[in-house]
Amino acid sequence: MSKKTASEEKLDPRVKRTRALIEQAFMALLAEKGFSSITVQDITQRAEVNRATFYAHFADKYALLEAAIQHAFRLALEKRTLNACHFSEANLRALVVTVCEFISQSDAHCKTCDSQFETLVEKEVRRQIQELVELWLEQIGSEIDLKTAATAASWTIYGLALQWSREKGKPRPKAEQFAEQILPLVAVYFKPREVSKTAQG
Amino acid sequence: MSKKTASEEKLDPRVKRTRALIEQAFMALLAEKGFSSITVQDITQRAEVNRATFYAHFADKYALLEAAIQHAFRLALEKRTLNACHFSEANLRALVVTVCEFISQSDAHCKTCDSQFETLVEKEVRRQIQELVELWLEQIGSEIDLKTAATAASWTIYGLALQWSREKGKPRPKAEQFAEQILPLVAVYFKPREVSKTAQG
DNA sequence: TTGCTTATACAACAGTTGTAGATAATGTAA
DNA sequence: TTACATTATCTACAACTGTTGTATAAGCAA
Repeated sequence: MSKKTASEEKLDPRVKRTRALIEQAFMALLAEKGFSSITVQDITQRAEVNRATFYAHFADKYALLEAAIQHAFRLALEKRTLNACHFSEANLRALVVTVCEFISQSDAHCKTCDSQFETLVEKEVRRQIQELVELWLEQIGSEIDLKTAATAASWTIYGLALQWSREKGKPRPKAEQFAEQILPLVAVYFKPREVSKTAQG
Repeated sequence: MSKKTASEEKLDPRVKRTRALIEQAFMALLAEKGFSSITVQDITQRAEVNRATFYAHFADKYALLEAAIQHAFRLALEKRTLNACHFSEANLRALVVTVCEFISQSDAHCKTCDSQFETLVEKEVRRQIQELVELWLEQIGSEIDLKTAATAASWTIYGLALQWSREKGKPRPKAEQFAEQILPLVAVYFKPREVSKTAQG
């Protein structure tokens, strides 16, 4: 328990402070206006940090958003103890629910979700989904090529979750119900080596 | 036959000229350097067009890229007569091949494919895949919810094609072979209402 | 042709960006 | 404490952005 996450390793307290200030200011701004209309100036001004200092920590505002999303989604996974666990149908359901809720919370938290914002969310979240799915598949050994299965599964999960989060007309089902519905579409990729015919349907 | 594509409708010849100049200059620049290091100045300078004129046609360089990709991928689809056609396994294979080749040509054509570039390619190409898949599914009537099937199919196709285009280590199979391999993973979404067992393999 | 409309060129503007160099403040270890 | 290393601040800079107003040129219709 002595070693925290890599991102929490012993750091100069000034660095921790500065980053925290920047991230806080950034989050606050996201709640007020769209990502593309947020400038580095806005951020550093609200964070009460010099603008040059910002660039000592992040290449640009896109890097900041990426880091923020990475951190936030990791937390979302940990909330359901999906960080480093084994595969099970329950965990797969939990993963889908996590992604659904993360996307809709992102939308809710941000005043104007521009496409740049959504795009970066997608990229980072899908990356983490794939990472986890690969881990699962390594453990159970997949019927088809591992990389292929992981790719197909992660893209399908993210795509469907995104579609769910955008259903406006009809009142959409709860995330749990939705996960249950699409489970058969995703579970295909987690069949271990034994061929079990089509007796399951 | 009198009506051309919407994008080719009778337009002021000055507009057509200007847009063509801009797009040409842009393509030439893409072959030389990465998208993010291309400035609007670069483009207008090479196109011999005033910078203010650029903004009369595109909101920013991202809008230009989006338009260019949209145009290019539409052409790629037309090349295999996949624009407005019915569903068949052969067409599905052709679609996968088209996507594979489009992605790898994008990579080849561009000096440095930054993530912004790849991201915009992904967004636009996937959108068009989904559009086509929805058309197909409307015709044959899908087993599961149409939107859901179209989403899952389009995301899976793009994800797998992208993965294929990035295989570096081992010499990757031809696009046609690859399409054949992954066909069963995608064809699932195109089963019409009748359940035909697994007698087809 | 004439007259009207629309597109482009040009120049100037305030605001943002990313970087660099010098200085001050802070953390750390002896 | 002192001495050293790291970090943050401050200032200035050239470049790019997106917009505006005006003048010129090109298209088009009578």
